[in-house]
Amino acid sequence: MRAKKTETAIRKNQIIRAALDLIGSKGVPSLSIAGIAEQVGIVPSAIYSHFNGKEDILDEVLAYIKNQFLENVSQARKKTPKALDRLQILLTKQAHMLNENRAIPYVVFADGIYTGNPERKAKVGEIIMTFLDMIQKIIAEGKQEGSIRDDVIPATAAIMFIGMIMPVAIILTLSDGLFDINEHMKNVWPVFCRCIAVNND
Amino acid sequence: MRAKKTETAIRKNQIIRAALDLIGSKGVPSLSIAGIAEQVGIVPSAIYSHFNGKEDILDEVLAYIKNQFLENVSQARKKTPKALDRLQILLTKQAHMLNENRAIPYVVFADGIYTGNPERKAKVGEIIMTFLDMIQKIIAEGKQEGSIRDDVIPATAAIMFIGMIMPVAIILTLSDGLFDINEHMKNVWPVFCRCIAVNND
DNA sequence: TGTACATCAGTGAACGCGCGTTCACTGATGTAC
DNA sequence: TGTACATCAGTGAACGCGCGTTCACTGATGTAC
Repeated sequence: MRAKKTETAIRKNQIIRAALDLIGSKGVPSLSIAGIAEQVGIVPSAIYSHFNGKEDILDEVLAYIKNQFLENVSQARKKTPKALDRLQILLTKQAHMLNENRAIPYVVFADGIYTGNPERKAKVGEIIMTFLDMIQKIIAEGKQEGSIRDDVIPATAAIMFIGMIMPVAIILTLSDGLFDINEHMKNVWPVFCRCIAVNND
Repeated sequence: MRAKKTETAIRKNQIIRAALDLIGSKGVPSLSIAGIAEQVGIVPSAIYSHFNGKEDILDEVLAYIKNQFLENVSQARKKTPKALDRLQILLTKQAHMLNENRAIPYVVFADGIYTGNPERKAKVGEIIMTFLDMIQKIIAEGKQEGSIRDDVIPATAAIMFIGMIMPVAIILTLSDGLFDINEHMKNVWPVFCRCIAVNND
């Protein structure tokens, strides 16, 4: 049966979503043009009416995820002016994002998406570094604000912050989603807070 | 030129080492039988005199890394009876291991090694879970010992501990080894300690 | 209102490449007599 | 000491499969007149 002719803007979205779905369930290496096409309901070669090729699709998948990261940070900033609250909101948002979109750890922490493509590897690196940078900035602001200890090194604390999220992403992936990420986030936050917050016992 | 005939025990080691080298420099997906053979100095088909196939090699690579992890824990335990010291030693050992062996993040945190192989995925999961478990045990002992706070949840703290290592592994990989891992470890440790140690200011 | 044409996403067959794997054969080394 | 044979890692050609990509063609939809 012939698929209904659909405009490129819509198909592109469908293709990216299908790619994210497939990556989320089986990982980047098993992502194939044929698989995407099947999920979208068209024939593999029809993909080429919308993308130049697989690399092109992977680039857009990456861009999509980058966008999600940036969006989370800017929303956290908007919601409150306090550094510690911003961090907690960001943590919650990232956790939520991992729950919704299982493709993310595969794309960001795995090599499948960039092996043999140094340019894309640089792009993944840039995403992480930008994210780290934004967290550092919030922490530095917290120090000025007086809510975060003077002796905290922003770069170190930012990596620790990511350290609350990253292992959980991997464990979630390896346990096929059985791990309760929200529960863990509830537990780590006060501990992390104790590391960096000014003592207010 | 014909390669010198070499007994299987030695060749097996050479092949595993070559695989680790190649994974460390280019990632799991670009690991090929041909690449391994070239590095060892034999012809691709000669690999089959020593292994049943690629899957077989990957299994042994994984076993090797699992062994490294367990070794680090048991050495840390041997060196000192104090929980906090054990954790610090373990942290240092893990950092050192990452510096020496760049293949590890690719194997443990990436999907390349287990996609399309649920059995191996379970094996990777088991390695992480076992490691987590051992850290939990040290932390629980620290609570009994009185050096770690009563309100610390071992499972949560163990994930945080891994959180000191994992992001660094990824950053190291993405920055092509430019990140100073030892420097970071020096900085995080006191912060982590403040989270979990009984207050002795 | 109806007809002719342009547009462009979709189709299916075919191609080519990389790569893991097989297999008959080679030849160096060690052992038995 | 020398000869015949067994062993087994190494060789090279060939195979087959998966998969991304190409390309001539199709056919539904929209537009111009």
